[in-house]
Amino acid sequence: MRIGYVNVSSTTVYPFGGSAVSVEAREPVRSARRDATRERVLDAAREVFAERGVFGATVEEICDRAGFTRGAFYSNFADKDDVLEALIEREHARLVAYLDAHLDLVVGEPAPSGAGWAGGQGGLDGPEAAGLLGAMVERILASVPGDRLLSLVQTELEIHAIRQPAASRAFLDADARFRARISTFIERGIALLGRELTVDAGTVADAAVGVVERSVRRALISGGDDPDAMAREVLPALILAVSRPATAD
Amino acid sequence: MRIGYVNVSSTTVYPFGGSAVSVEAREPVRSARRDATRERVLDAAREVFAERGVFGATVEEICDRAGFTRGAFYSNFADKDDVLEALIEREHARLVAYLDAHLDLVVGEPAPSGAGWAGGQGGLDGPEAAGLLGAMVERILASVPGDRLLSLVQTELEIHAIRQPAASRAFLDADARFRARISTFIERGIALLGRELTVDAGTVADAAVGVVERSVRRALISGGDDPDAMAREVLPALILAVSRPATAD
DNA sequence: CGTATCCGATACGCATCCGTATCGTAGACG
DNA sequence: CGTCTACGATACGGATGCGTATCGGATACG
Repeated sequence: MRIGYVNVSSTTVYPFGGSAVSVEAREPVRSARRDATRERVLDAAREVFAERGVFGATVEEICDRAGFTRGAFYSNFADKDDVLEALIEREHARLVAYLDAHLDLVVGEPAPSGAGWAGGQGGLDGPEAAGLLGAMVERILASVPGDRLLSLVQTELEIHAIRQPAASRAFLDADARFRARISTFIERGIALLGRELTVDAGTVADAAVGVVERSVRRALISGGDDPDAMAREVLPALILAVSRPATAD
Repeated sequence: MRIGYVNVSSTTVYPFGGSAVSVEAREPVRSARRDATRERVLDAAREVFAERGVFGATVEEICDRAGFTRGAFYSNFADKDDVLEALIEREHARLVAYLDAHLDLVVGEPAPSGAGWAGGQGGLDGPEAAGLLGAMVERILASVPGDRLLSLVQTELEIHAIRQPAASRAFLDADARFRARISTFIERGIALLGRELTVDAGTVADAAVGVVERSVRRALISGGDDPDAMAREVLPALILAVSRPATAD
């Protein structure tokens, strides 16, 4: 097993041809060619994982899809878990970047009613707030990028993490960061409406993600055209229900 | 492949020793011994599926757990999918029976406040209704039987059904019936409070199940002691938020 | 108590997928 | 333009899990 890329801090020894090489040259072997290969394999892995599931995916199929043989694969990754880890890292980074960008959008733009988000000192209540929350939820859902099937993988990995906690550190870390993002997302959105949460933001985030995930699954099973239909209908009411007009604190 | 149990309507020919056998005697071969074996295998399958996942489970391990060899397995089931189907059938029947029994309980007993569920002609509102809903949710959650890990399998199968719809008819059928149960469950509970839903009951059921499932997963990952903590906190507010005092119709 | 049949155990071949070891070549570099 | 290394292709051995075919003991029945 020779992997020239990952685990710089491991015991892997890189073969250096030259005579004198400084110690800090022990950097990962980055060549443009290698980077391109890794990206293509990761792209293929994302597709195959989404279609077949993490367990059902084979290294062979990933390689076929990427246009490589297994030799290339094992030259770049240790095994299937290793690609999975790299993929989680990459996709998570992309998702967070996306969310951050769109959070700014949501926060920065005026409300659909044209009067700005926060309605006054006491905070919005009732149908008004529900409408604005609906618009916010709408924007967030619309902003989530990429293949809906990836949502399945997310759930699948969560289940896997329960069964094999040790083998899932990478996922659990990424998941914790993701959850933190969603939480602040919700808190800031709620604050913009002049309201405050009555339960922990993480709890709301968990519930919201659960609703969205199942919304996607339901739509995919029933052949519905809009994967977020259920979430769209329920989420605003849910978030409104676990918040109240902010007390002047 | 010789299976003397399932698929009575298939082309399987049963070996009858006697000379003259009436056509309607072509019933499944039920012996007490065979039934017991099937049950033991199903019990083992439930454990293994829950621990390893449907994909990760092997026929070998199921047999080991049941105290049989693979010979016994293939004498009773066609393959892994076949046990899975039988297991879904059995567990679903049990769950529905459980729910029905406890629905009667919830409906029949007086409210914790002692004044009966429905508060009056206009229906309950605000904190009152929330409190009663909390009690209802509490009872339902407490009544769901069995291993929490089975909730993972439920989710897993849902995902599998998306990827292999043809191979998942049994699950999809059971799931549709389950969803219908939950829906009437919610509708009746809401009606008892003198309220009515503002969205489709199936939608509420989907959202609720999504919340419960993720609640369980969150707790299992974080090592929380109460698998339903998140659901308990969020569900009453959610259901309240998608309902309103009933109009005198 | 003897016999026929049911049913689980044993043994086998097969397919799939994995990970490694080796090879050949394209591309970097002097 | 020649050399050498990086990197992907090829080839191999091995493990695992599946499904079938056959065997032998338990059980029901006369």
